[in-house]
Amino acid sequence: MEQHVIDTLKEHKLRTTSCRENTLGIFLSRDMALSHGDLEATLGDRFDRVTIYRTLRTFLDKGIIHKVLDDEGVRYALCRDSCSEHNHHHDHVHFKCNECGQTNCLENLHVPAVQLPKGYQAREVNLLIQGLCASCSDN
Amino acid sequence: MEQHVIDTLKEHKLRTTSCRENTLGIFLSRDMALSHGDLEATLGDRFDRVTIYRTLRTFLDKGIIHKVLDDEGVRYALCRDSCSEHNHHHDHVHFKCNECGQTNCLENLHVPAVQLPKGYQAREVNLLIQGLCASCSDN
DNA sequence: CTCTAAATGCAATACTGCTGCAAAAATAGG
DNA sequence: CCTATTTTTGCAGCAGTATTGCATTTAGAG
Repeated sequence: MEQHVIDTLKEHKLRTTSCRENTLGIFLSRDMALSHGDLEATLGDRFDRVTIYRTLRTFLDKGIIHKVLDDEGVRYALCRDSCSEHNHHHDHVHFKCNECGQTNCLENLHVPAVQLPKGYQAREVNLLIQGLCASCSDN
Repeated sequence: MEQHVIDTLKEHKLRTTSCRENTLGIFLSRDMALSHGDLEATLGDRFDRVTIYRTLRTFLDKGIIHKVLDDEGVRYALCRDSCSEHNHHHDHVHFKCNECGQTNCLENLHVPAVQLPKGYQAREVNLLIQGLCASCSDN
């Protein structure tokens, strides 16, 4: 497994185990939001379902991945930059294509500020846009 | 049960049944996003789980309620205005308080336009803001 | 190499959401 | 008001998702 993966695990003070290396490797290579089911389809013959669940929760806790919610359920995507256990960046834009079903994190977009009612304080913002992605709107 | 509830059901060409009256009444009185589990906790002794699921789906189809997604799962909230079976407004801002756990629909806010990458087409937009609500940020 | 704490696999369990079918209830028409 | 028709409900059962407890195995520190 790649050195980069091992380094990332070490940075977050996680033991480098086979399941974690593989899971992180898949996130890096697929570059889209993945569900537990997606991971199980790839890793299920080598690792227990429960281990994959626990790996995802560990990665969540450490800020390696973040949750992505659409109307079909929970997925997970890599946190590209500044996220860590105590310092998450609180601004995620996700796009789900209703045609191909892929959900992606739009990294370079930011959520415009919203004027909240008096007394409300925002800590985290998640914007989910559903529609057609570039490849699917060609057809 | 209140006349307003019955009228609402009739407007959407739904038979006025006990489960629908009660469910709609709860949405009106609680005025926050509710999960199936919330409803089951209140109605579960009088109506079957499945009936509650079907009631929710019927209300969804008719545009009486809409889905709300937060990090914990799916909830439902009343559509205040212009939604109907064929004319939904696709622009929802929801606020979840991390302190009291309540999720609310911020009716008068709209999602600011976002510049999507080339070729992307938006059909529906959901903005979830998490933080502290007015009552919880006082303390 | 050994020891210890962390991670894993397995079994069991709970929760969430759906389907098919028979019984019950709601409305339209007389 | 009564009946016929259509819709809705309850029940049983199923599938997918997610969690916990515990015994075993493994990673990494010394």
